Amino acid sequence: MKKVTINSVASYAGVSKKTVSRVLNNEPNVSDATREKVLKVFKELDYTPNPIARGLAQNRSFIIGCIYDNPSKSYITRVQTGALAACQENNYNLLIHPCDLRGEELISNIEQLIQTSRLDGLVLTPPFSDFKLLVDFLKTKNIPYARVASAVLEDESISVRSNDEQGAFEITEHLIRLGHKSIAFIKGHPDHSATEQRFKGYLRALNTHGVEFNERLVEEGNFSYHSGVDSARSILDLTPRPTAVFASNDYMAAAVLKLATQRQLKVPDDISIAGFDNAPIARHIWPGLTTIAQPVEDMTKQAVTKLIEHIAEPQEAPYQVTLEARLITRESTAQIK
Amino acid sequence: MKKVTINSVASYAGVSKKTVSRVLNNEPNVSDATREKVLKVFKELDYTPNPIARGLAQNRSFIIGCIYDNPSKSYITRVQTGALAACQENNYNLLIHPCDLRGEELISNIEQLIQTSRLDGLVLTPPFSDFKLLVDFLKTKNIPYARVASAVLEDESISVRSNDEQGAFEITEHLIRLGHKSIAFIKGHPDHSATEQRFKGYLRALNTHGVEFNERLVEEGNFSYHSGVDSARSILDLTPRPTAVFASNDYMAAAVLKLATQRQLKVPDDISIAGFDNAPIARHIWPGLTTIAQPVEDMTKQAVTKLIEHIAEPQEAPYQVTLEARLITRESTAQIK
DNA sequence: CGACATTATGACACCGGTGTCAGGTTCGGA
DNA sequence: TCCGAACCTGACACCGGTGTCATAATGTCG
Repeated sequence: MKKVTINSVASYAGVSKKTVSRVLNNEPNVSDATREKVLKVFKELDYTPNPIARGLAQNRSFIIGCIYDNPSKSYITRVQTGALAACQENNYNLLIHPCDLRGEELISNIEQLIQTSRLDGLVLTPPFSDFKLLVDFLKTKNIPYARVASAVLEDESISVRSNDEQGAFEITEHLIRLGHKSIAFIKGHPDHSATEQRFKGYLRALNTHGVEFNERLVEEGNFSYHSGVDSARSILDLTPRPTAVFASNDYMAAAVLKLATQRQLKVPDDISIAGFDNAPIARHIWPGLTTIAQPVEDMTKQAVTKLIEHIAEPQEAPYQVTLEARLITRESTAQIK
Repeated sequence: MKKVTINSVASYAGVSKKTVSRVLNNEPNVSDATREKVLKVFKELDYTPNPIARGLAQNRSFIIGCIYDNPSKSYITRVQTGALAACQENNYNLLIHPCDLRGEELISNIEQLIQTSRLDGLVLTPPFSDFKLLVDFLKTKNIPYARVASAVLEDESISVRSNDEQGAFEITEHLIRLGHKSIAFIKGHPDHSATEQRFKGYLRALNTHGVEFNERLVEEGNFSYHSGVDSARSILDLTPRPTAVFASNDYMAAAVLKLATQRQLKVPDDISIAGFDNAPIARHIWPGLTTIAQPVEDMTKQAVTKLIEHIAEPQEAPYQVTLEARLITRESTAQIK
């Protein structure tokens, strides 16, 4: 397998390598005849430009980094799927980088990542999307970035989110319409901006429908299955027991379901349970969880696409989009008896 | 932020850039004094070598590709974790590439991936690990690769696996010791070599303990939750109903559990259920699934580490390792009544 | 038809490293 | 003390592309 370089193409086609380069990049000022000729040679020799050489010349790596610190494998996978789709369309590579939000070294860790891998841009996924320290750092260093599923909208960056507050509102409303008036709520991880948004949606729904808010029905979770177990215990021990539980994500909701089942409670007859995210587990357990589906792949793909555009030609205008979330009703919620 | 290149370091340290390069690569034939001097300048200027330039000069990309076509997000994530660990230790990047085993274009898709991204090597994860067509292609093209969790051991490549057959043996034996004699089995995806291995382990356990094999107790699944539901239906409809079900992975086991619960069967009192893989769902449902834990991260990390070593200096000797799997007993299996 | 603008093309340096090789220095042994 | 071997070091080409600029070819308009 002999190597085919721009030089071989050039000499084979009888033009200079600069001209080949022009054809490669769809630059103007190449006559149609020449362009045709070079394109034909591309095919004949099965030429693929070397992205490394191109990167060196243009001082780019064609690599986008994606950082995350998220316990949900399915969420991560969905993020990756969306990001990969955008990268492949634009001949970029995706470098995944799990890391620890709480780590002492986070910023320097990220800095090193960018330095050593020469990233062209960074995608921030929750909980980094709203991590001010990091965002400010990137801004200072002038490193292009896009934020996925952030809650706090700023003015100057690329950000694609879904409407968590509205989703939480709808699912709470769904429970209220089923006759529930005592709806427990399990909060998510305090570092995630979604946590606050979902809580807000819950409150707004109560408010809108004139259901009294009861502080004792709110538990602090952290999105992990384990925290869901703890919260579930507190909630199921309450007297009177709430007739419904809305957990801020499906893992915690699954934990509530598990504990309830262990205690011989029938779901949804004795208690309704709702989650958030539409993780695979939501339909892998019985009864299936009523939950909120977010367009994670879409969000990420849009964010990365815009990021790459921005890298190609920096744009002043911010790009801020909010996609809608969707209520999915399954068997875990039912009319109160 | 001024750019620090090898040239700045060289002139600042008063040596040639070749000498700087020598220090960078820990080459011999540099006096201690010079080495010290250069290393000090590295620190002072905060120099990071440009991997792209290095790649161009050495005709390498320092990128390892990882291909997969696997429905289990948690498995993929674990593979990534292991692969990333190995890459980071060796200053490599990991390029993830989900793709379709059955796709018409698979081979040319992979070829293009390698061409365009200039991969230095490829990690094959199930079901690609034993996909002869692809392995042969890589061998022909002389592209370094490592196989994770393959069943068919060959002589000439890097391969790290875990003992699926033994794991299946142990979990079946566990059921037999609990008094079960009618143990249904759900097979995995026919393209995965693990499918056959797990079935073999099941058979060997029956055989060893003198339990008669009954063909009617075996269902064809494909590792997906959905296929588990179908198989579960057939199994639960049998008369007499088996007293235990061993599904080839946890998703299918969860499906059996779901269907059994829907039918008012008590698990494990009425029927025991066992899975394989120790996926998160195994402990997120109630009752928790008895299953087999494999060292996925370890396997992958070892495979990638060896692959990178092999790329640095091609070795004749193959590297074949089998790690042990571990039985984890949870609440879904119990003594027969 | 001549002056000038526009388009097409190539020569050459450059991106930031590494490989090759030649020349100078130091060291060990006779 | 002299000589060859081993050790250091730097000059320079090279990896495979892109950017700059000069120049040649073509087109436009008065």
